[in-house]
Amino acid sequence: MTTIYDVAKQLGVSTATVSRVINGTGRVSEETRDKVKAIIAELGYQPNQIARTLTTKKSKLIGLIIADITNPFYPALARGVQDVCHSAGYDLLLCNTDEKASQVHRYVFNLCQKQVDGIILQVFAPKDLETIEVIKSAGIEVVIISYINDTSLTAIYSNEMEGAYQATRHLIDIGHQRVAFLNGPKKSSISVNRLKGYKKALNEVGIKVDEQYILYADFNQAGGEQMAQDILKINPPPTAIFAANDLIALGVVQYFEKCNIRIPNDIALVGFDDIELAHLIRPKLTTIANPKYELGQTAAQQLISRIQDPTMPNSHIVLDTRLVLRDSSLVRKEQSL
Amino acid sequence: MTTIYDVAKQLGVSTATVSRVINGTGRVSEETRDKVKAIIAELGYQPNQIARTLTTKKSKLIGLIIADITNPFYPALARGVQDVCHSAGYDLLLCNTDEKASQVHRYVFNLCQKQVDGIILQVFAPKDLETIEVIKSAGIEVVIISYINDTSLTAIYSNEMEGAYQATRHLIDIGHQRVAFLNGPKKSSISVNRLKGYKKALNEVGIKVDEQYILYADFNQAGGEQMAQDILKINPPPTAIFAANDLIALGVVQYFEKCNIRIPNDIALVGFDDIELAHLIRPKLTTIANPKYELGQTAAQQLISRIQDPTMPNSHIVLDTRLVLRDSSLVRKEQSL
DNA sequence: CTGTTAGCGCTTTCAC
DNA sequence: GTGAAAGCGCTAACAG
Repeated sequence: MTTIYDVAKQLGVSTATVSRVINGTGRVSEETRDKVKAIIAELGYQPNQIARTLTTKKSKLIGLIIADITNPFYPALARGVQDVCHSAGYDLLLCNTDEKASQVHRYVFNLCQKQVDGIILQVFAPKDLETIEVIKSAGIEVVIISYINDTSLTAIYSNEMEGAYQATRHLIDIGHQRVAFLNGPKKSSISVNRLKGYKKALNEVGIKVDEQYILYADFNQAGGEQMAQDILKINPPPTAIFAANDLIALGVVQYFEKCNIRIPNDIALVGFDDIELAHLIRPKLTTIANPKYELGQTAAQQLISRIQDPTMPNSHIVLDTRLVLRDSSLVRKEQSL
Repeated sequence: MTTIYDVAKQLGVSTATVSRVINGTGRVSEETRDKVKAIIAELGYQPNQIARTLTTKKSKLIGLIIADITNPFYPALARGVQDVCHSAGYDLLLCNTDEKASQVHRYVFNLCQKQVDGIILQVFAPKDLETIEVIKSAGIEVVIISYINDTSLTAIYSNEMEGAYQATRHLIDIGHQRVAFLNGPKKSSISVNRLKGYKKALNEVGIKVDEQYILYADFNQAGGEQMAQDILKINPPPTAIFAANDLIALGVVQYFEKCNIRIPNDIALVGFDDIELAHLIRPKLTTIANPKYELGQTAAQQLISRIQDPTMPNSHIVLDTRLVLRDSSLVRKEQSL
């Protein structure tokens, strides 16, 4: 491996001079600068980032801790993070936790040892907040990508409540009175916020919230199938379903297909997230667009700003959702239910 | 930040002793060992991996260079890599190149500076091979996840040719004589190998290869739509289509839907990769299962083995594909075409 | 404008 | 079984 010492020796200058031209710091005569550059090119010398990090305390590394890159929600988010990081000269360490607190801990620990400059953390459980202390006390910047009730932290999230409101309100507006809500896990903060939006819409138009119509399961296809099955047992059954995410909606679609229940004719359906498959399944899914890529981008921007200026005030940035009308929710006109 | 020196001082021992207990190297009396461990826990000391790397030359970092995590093929692969890496104590640096040679170069350079222990590289263009030299001369291990005609490198890939053969042969077996092949970019090695399998199947049963039926475009939905449109202009049109990947097949499905061409009744369709959406779109897509997760796993295993023992002989590992029968290719019995 | 020097935090001979 | 000390490759005062 060729070191800074090699190029210095080759030219009879000091390593300090070479370091200066590499970093563009301090004054170096144009002449020496050119010579140094030439030798660097000739030797194919690349500065050792590790050594650099040891002295400067800047690793140019950012950790991204998410649930599972295999979940269709995350690739776009990760890409948003990556694009911003990369153009700012940072590299991305990817960590999949499967929402396990123990994994979150482990990764956080690991990233701290690796001296990352910052961490973008998706928090799932209140327990994850402890790890935030670990991060902060290691002097590492952190940005949360989940709703969090703590203004001493920078957090980026989409307007879950508003999105859920839009979805529910849409179903009501097209004539539905009995709207079920197939939610994610009860303790998830995402579930909590989406539930709020659902209730808000119902309250607004004076429909009483019927707890029978609110089910909980995992945020995936299996959860959706399970709840689809269960909701049919309620009497009277709902005429519309708001699924807390597209994967749950997908499960509903798959289960109803088996039962020959037609969407939207028999039951209307709205999802949440607008992942790729929402417009690929049949019927095309009406859903709430969740700005995944922008979430990643914004989180990365905030984090990098904080790395560059740690005194920056913390902020919460809320990104807007949007109703995307497709075929799974047909307009019912003047129809008695 | 608390350093190894702090814990040494706290106990009145030398840093060497502390280092020994952390790494489990050399002899340390059980008594000191316990005391050291206690102090470490008390101080919440974490070894600085950067400093460690500088002395040991082992960063415990692995770079993964792929086209685009947003392409549904990659998340599973990345997960396979990540799972193996993580359980072996390595962290993953994710790089998206969008198949641009310049990006490949840039990332390789970057990863070398960051002193990664190894790189898993997807090569697209022959030009990318130059970067392999850069990696090797930096003393970094590399494993390729693409077919490559060079036994001096370790490469992992699926049996593209066999998969394409299975797909084409299946279409022929169910009664089709005019099978079109909607391929990816002409110069891509994936395209080349899938084309070989297509031709092999045709040749085997004595069907003449008709170049009219072979089209090229990008490996995505837009490419599929374009080629679907073009293939319809051929006279006589094919009775079956083999799409070089599922995204192309998806484009075909979408375009045919617009034209009211029924799959498989009017034209049968087989894809390649078996990404998630293959069984979600309608008709469900018959396709070739490509072991994405295993590809990632195997690549990571090989890479880590090589990192641990660089003298290990290079090998090419070929993973099998498998035909997955679904609805887009219906069996035609004893039918004249 | 350029060189000298002291670390950054850790591992690793080499002594004792 | 333990410590002293060198050094990994680089940057950043501090001199000159």
